[in-house]
Amino acid sequence: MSAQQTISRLDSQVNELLKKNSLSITGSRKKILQLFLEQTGALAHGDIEKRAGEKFDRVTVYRTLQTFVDKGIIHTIPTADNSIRYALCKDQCSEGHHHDHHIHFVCNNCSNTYCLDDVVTPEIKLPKGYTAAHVEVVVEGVCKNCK
Amino acid sequence: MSAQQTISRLDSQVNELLKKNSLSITGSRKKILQLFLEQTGALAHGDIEKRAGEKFDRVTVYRTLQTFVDKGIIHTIPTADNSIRYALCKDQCSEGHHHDHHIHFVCNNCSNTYCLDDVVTPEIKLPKGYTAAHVEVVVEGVCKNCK
DNA sequence: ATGAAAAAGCAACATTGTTGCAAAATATTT
DNA sequence: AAATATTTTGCAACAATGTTGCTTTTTCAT
Repeated sequence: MSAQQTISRLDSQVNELLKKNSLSITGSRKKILQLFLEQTGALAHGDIEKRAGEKFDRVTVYRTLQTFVDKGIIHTIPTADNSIRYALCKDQCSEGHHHDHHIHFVCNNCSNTYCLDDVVTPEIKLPKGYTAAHVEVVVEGVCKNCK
Repeated sequence: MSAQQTISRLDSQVNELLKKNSLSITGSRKKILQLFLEQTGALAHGDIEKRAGEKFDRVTVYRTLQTFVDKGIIHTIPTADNSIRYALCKDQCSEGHHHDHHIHFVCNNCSNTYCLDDVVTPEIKLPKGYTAAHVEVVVEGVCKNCK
C-alpha cells in the first residue's frame, strides 16, 4: 500500500468519524483527530499544539478537544501533574456518556500514557454511605517498549 | 476542652510534625499544615491560598506544598480537571517515598476529595511487558455526607 | 547575642486557560 | 450552482496558574 493510499484511508476514516458524530468537517478537527489515530498513547493539550505545527489557534485546540469529549470521541485521563491527557474512546461511547472501563498506564521512562483496553477496572468495595459512579485506575511503571 | 486548649494542641501537633521531618518551623508551614489537619478532604493549591487568608505569597505556598510532598507529609491526588489535590499522608510515608495504597473518592455533589484509608488499591493484572510501580484509584460518586 | 543557613517576599516573566466578537469556512436551501 | 443561514475559526484581550532570580527577613545553631 502506498503512502498516498494510507493518507487517503486515514482521511476518510476521519471524515466518517466526524460525520457519525454530526460534526462539520473542518481542518482543525481533521488534523487533531488524525493525531489521535496515528498515535498509540494519549495526548495532552500541549502535545497537540506542538504536533499540529503551529497551524491552529490555541483557542481552537481547546474548543475542539472539548467538542470531542462532549461527543464521546475522546476521553480524559487524570494525572497528578496538571496536564490532562486525552485518548480516543473505543466506539461504544456516545454523546454525553462515556463507557470506558479500561485502565490507564503511564510509563515512568518514556512518559507515554496508554489505554490498556483489555484491562478492566476492578470492583471497589466502598465504605457504607459512599456510592460509586465511575472508577478511574492509573497505573504507573515501565511500559512494554521501555522494559 | 476550651477553644484555647484546642488551638494549642493543634499548634504543638504541627510543630512536632515539622520537627520530625527536620523542617524549620515557620509561619507559612504551620498555617498550611494546620489547614490540612483541620480538614477532612483534600485541598488544591487554590483552596490553600484562599483559606490562608491572603497572608502568604503564592510562591511560598507553591514551595511549601512541594516541600511537604518531598518530605512525605502530603501526597498528590490525580484529577481530570487540572487542579492537583493534596492530602495528608498517614505516618508511614518517609522522605522521598510515599506508601499510600488507599484509594481516593471525589464527590460529584460537594466536590470534596477524600482519602479512603481503609480501602486498599486492588492488584491489577497487566499485559505482558508492563511493570507496575504504583497504582492510583480515584472513585467518583456521591459521598457519605451528600447521600 | 551573633552569624550562618534557610525561607519568605517581591518582581518579573512564562505558560495555560477563558471570553467576546468579527471574519471565514461549512452546510443547507433554493 | 449560488445565496443564505449556521457553525467554526482566529484574534485580541484578559485571567489564572506556575516559575525563576534575587533581596530581605526569619529561623536555627553556636
